[in-house]
Amino acid sequence: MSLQHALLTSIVEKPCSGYELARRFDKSIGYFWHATHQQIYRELARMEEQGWVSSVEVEGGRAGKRKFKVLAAGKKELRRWASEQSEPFRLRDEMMVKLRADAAVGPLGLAEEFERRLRLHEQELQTYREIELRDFSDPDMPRETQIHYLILKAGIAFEAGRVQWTKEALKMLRQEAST
Amino acid sequence: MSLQHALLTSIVEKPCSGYELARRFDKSIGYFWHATHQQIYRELARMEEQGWVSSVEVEGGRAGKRKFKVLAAGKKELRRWASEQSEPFRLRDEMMVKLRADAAVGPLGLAEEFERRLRLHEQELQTYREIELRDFSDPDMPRETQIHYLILKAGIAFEAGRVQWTKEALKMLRQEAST
DNA sequence: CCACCCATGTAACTAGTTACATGATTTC
DNA sequence: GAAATCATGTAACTAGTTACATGGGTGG
Repeated sequence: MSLQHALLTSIVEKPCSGYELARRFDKSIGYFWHATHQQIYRELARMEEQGWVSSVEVEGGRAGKRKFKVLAAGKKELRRWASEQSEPFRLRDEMMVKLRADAAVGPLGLAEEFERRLRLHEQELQTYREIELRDFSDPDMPRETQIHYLILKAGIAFEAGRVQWTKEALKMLRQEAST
Repeated sequence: MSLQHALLTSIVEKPCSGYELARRFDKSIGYFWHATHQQIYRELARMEEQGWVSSVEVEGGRAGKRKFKVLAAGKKELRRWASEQSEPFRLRDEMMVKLRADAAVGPLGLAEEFERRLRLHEQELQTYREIELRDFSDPDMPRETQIHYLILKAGIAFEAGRVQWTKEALKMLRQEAST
């Protein structure tokens, strides 16, 4: 299971509460590993049991707020996991199934949904490009920043590919709608 | 849930047994919607209960072999689902987490794994290109074939992007290994 | 004082994975 | 006659989602 490792990574980067973790996750690792807050709290509890992380009540914060940090055993586990082989992730895209369904049972009017998606992907791509300009303009980057940039570039390439492909799909879908 | 719809689509394309479905799935829809045979049998049973598909024992085949076909209610459901909005799928890529972990806790020796992946992606890309040559060379394609080609092109673009990005990642990882 | 955000969780369900089990038929 | 493949499934577990629940603090 890798959610635990994704959480470990995020806490190593910056110790925090479960709530903060859930919000930060959305904005960083969440781009390529999504989790809900319920899952996060569950895994935090498990990892604390396993001795990978520990938490202390935050004095002066809201009641019950706990700050988590990664213990030595957690770091060791993170290193162990990172050096393991892993399978490339699988795509899981409903739109492809819908396209095949359209091919099999006749036109299903998918163009509208593709247009909606095109706008979404273009917006996402723009967001990424803005981050690129804001955070990675300086050509002289330390190792850590280089890696973060590399990850962003994967996201940019992926979204750019999606945008381009979606346009192509729309061209096809519109073409036949007019005949 | 979309596994059911993916299965409906596949059975609409060609009625078959659960076993055949599982194998065919791997080679077609499975590229963007994976499922194990256990899941497939479970969903087939559910869909039969719901009246979306029906099965008949195959005479002359192996004992117990059943052939499934999609009923009118199943086709109706497929159409209903296809016209629904759906969320773009999320990436879920362990390698990105590992890269971030590497940035946070120091070099983890990920280059080897990236090289392995590069070979895998290049191989996959070549497989796709061979299918492209074999099945989609004729420029005069009927609608159904155009859609299948469109789906393949998404796969090609995606794998090509992965290959390129993996090379870039390797360049970075090797660069620092030599210093 | 009301709405919103912070901060925690539980419970129930659905989907996906892994391990096990069984027996028939074809191929060497 | 042994091994591989066809063909079906059950059981147990793990991961992910959805719905619900609670209460404190802050800003208008």
